[in-house]
Amino acid sequence: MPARKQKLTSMDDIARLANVSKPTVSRALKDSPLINPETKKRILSLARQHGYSVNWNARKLRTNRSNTVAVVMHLPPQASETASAPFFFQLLNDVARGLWIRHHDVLLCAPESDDPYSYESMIASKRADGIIFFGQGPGDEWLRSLARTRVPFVVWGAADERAAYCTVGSDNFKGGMLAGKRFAALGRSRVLFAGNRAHPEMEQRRQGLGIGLRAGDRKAEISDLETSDFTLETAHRLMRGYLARPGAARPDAVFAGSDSVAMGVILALREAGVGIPDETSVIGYNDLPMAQYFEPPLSTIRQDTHQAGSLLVEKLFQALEGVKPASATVPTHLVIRET
Amino acid sequence: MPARKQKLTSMDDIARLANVSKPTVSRALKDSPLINPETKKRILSLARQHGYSVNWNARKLRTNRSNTVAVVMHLPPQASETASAPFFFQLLNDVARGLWIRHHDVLLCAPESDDPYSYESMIASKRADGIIFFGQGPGDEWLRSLARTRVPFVVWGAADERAAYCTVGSDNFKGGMLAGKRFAALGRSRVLFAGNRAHPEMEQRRQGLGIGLRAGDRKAEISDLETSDFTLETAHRLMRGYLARPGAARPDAVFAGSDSVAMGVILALREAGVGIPDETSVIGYNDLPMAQYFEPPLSTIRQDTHQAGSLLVEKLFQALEGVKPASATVPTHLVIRET
DNA sequence: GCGGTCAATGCAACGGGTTGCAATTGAGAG
DNA sequence: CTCTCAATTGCAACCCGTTGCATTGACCGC
Repeated sequence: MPARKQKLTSMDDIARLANVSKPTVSRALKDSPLINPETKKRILSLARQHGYSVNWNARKLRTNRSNTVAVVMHLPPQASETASAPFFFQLLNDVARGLWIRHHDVLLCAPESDDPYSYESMIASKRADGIIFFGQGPGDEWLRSLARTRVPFVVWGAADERAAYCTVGSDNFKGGMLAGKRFAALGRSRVLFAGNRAHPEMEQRRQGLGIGLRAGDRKAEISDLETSDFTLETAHRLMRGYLARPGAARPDAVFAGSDSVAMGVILALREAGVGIPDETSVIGYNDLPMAQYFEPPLSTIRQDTHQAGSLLVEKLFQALEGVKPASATVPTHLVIRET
Repeated sequence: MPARKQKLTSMDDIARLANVSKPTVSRALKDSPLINPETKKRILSLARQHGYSVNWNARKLRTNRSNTVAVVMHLPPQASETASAPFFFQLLNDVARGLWIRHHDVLLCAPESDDPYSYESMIASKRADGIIFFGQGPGDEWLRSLARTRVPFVVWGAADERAAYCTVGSDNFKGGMLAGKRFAALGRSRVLFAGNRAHPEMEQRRQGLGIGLRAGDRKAEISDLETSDFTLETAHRLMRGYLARPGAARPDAVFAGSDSVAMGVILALREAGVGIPDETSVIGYNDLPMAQYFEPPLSTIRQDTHQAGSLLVEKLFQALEGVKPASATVPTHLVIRET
């Protein structure tokens, strides 16, 4: 811990102390090869000694780069729901790591609105160089429209079939198919899909489910439980309502768009006295760390968030360099536990 | 979405278009009362029309304020452990909200090291105006030393008995006491504390536990299971080892420093054939949303992270204004479920 | 008709780095 | 003993807003 005498704010101050000019200090601190190693050492030590560090804002202004990436996530409005969306925090963890390694700062944002303009101005004002979106949300028109601007961004979510923008996402289709095949193999025929089909990735999962089921010999029918969000609580409530409908046929299999939803569904099924997995099989999505400790341990579709995080970062950096990155997908596996 | 003709970067450009000077544009965009409403309207509409937004870095440089707060959290090294620390993400959610309301950006950081110098330079370089730390980590010497500098910061964690810096934390002592009293009421006498006493908040919880137990008539003894981190996995592993010691007396009550640890402990107990709560009671800490869905639903100490978040933000803003904020504590309750 | 006040706007000096280009210097080349 | 060249370092312009102070009219009251 250096002993500071007083606040030295400017590069000029250090320059004076070192008997050199401001540009020399600038270069020295940047470890430029132009500067004599001795001078460099002297300057560095002086700067350290006086607790000086370059003004980041001045640098950003001059270089016109902020070295900052905005991460936009839909934080749940209620704190209590946070744990129902742990998947995004896991992803945040991995993405942040990737950015730090590349010496970029992480600016955490929640969408003020899904107005492309607010994101444009975020870039125009140089608060961030690029944006990583976590999830498309219901409908992705705004993303398509954002893609028509100069804003560099990548999205975690379902691939856009028109490829208007770059996405990284799990292979939703295959994930759904794996679940469908599994159900078919178990001889299930009354399948319920619990999720929100307005979200592109959810729709893809559902499509895959259909194909997977049809791959079996038997015919199976799929019904839907639309959930407005992906929290355990909502899923629980809606599923309870679903089961209470008069004359409702109980599903013998449920594929949920996320593990949280799967857990909510299981709670409701249990309350209704449905045996799991005897009467009804359940498969979730994401393989949240909690999934294996749930009772009964949850069968689910797993994807590698670590890889997802690096891909997102990598693609964004491509975008920053002006090349249009190709979308990518991370593989999915079925993890069979006890549901 | 305004139709932009070309990239207009500078305030001068807008000024020219509006036939006014740069300062006028500046003031207009800031909604200064100095400017004629008509002029203001004209300028605003032109700016919008041309997709102009002020360069944040220039503004930050000139005003010498970054309107940014750094949030430092110990992100788990392994993505798989993320869900074992959901508490901090919950807190992050609440803190971020509070900051956004106050028009501040959130800069997400992981500690490069617990070297106060790196935080000093973060402030000196104007990347952030202040810092919120999530947890003290083992030992808080570095925080005391940071308190001797000009860095404005507040900490989520245990109150520093020397009050060298401002903390907001749950009432750890009372939390522990509640658990102790509960165990005493249940007639438990061989109590195990599972946590890492190097963390000040953990030590306080353990202290409270002792007092609470002694409040009962019977005498009880406390032993310790030191966990290196707060993940379910680690707790599970260590507890398994603990139970496997030759001649080990099994605890009839366990108080865990966090819910994740409690869950890990319960898994190990179950594997060892210990009945919960018949043979052994378990109480966790934090009341993670998952706690109530665990099997069996976990008894735990609950604290209000929402309030915690606002307090942290509020205190930090006091610190930013130069007044030294008083530490605060958020109340804790015992939530009795089935363990 | 004149000093005074108020509203609206402009001038110019910052804030603290970065960088293209020029300048200096010493060494080795011819 | 010049000449060239590389290694260092300095000059000055520039990045883009913000703000204290001056300026300009217009309007007011006497």
